[in-house]
Amino acid sequence: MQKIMVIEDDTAIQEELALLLENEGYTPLVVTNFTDILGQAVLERPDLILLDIGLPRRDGFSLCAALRKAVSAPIIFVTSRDAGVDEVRALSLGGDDYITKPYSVPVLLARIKAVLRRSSGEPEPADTLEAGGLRLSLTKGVVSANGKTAELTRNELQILACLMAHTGQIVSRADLIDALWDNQIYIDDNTLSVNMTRLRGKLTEIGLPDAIKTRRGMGYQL
Amino acid sequence: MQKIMVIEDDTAIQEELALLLENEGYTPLVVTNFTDILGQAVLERPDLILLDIGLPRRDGFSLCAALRKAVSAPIIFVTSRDAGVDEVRALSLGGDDYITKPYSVPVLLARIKAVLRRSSGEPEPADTLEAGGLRLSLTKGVVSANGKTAELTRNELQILACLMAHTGQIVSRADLIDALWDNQIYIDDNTLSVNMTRLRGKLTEIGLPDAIKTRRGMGYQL
DNA sequence: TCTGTTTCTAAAGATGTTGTCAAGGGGGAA
DNA sequence: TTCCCCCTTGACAACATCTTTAGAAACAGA
Repeated sequence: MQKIMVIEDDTAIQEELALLLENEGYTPLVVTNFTDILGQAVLERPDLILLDIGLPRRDGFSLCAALRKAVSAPIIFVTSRDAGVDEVRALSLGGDDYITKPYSVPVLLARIKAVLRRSSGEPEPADTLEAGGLRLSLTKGVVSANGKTAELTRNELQILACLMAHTGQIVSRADLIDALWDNQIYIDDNTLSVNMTRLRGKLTEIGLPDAIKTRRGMGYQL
Repeated sequence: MQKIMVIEDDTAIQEELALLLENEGYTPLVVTNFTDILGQAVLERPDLILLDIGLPRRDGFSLCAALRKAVSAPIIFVTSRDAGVDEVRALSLGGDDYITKPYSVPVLLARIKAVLRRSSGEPEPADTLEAGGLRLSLTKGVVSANGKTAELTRNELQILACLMAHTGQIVSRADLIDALWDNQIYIDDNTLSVNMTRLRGKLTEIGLPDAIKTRRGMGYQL
């Protein structure tokens, strides 16, 4: 059950929203004490915050900034149409969303659903490359394909990363050597071949025996 | 040639990045005067901005917001791993991307490429030649026509590239030999003929048997 | 220090590309 | 038509390039 924090000064709208959200299967969390919004937010750790920008006493924007720092929940801004929409949009660029009053109920619900899905969807591994049925996690040093995975050593990782960064294109041996041993000229050209063999071996283990093609005289290609 | 603006205070990294980007065919645009980043951005209209969040003097976040308003270029944030990754992610969700230091070069390049492709919208980079129903990808080393494709070897690729670069014109055998074996005088003239035959063979396979015309005593012509 | 892993060097083996050769084809000029 | 010369073509051998194996050296973790 996901908690949604409602920050809204009009009590009529408060209740309406609370009811609506509850009917939709969320747990509404209506803020009544506006002097310590932050504290409540930290305490309750809501999954989403519905923030009316036109609050009394406090500038909605600074509140927003503070909320962002305090909790990781996405924020949907509610604003009246005539307010500075551009600014709100700027604020909301962070994956959140905004909606102008008066809003229609289905739209609001759709927004909530979208934002929740986006944010709950796990953190999006920040450093993976994907290409041709291969997934390469650079931080973990692991390739996976067909459900199988294999651990790579440093060199193998670099080679594969380099190839995947230029998927489909021919990457010359020279480029690969540069990428691996930047400018160590006296590295035996053959060393690359050896590493290539090992990498291919691991790719074969996970079911992709011919993932890396060699283009004689030119280089390698995914 | 796409311009990439590099906003980074460490001069060592600056140079490294500049070199790297140049090698990849981009035009790096290193910012040295940090007091008027905005002005420079507006003036130069880069295609992409690489922004290190940990800048001196100015909060990276506010700078980002300002950049967003000033230019339409996508921004890739560079941040150290321990910084508030959540916030950066929030910032970058607007179609841009972020990357944590220390990053690997292939990853950075892949990100740049992805973001540029996404934002520019247009498809392939200019490493392809087209002429008379033929499409030749230099980086992939394949010709395609009528939906069929064929892989070329180094020599075949060179010949075809040379011809396509002068579509319709007559290219002398001497020119082709120069292009293939620069100044190796003692190459048998016949060798070119053989390679030509082989190239024609592959073109025939993809449905263009008479793509290359021979002009007796003068040379070849597409 | 020991142990296991990873990387490099060396050398032999495999393979595709390329150049050479030799045997035709077929324009084009007489 | 005839002949010559340029070009084409197929076969083949040579070569360069790549692969693979094995063992030594370097490295990292216990």
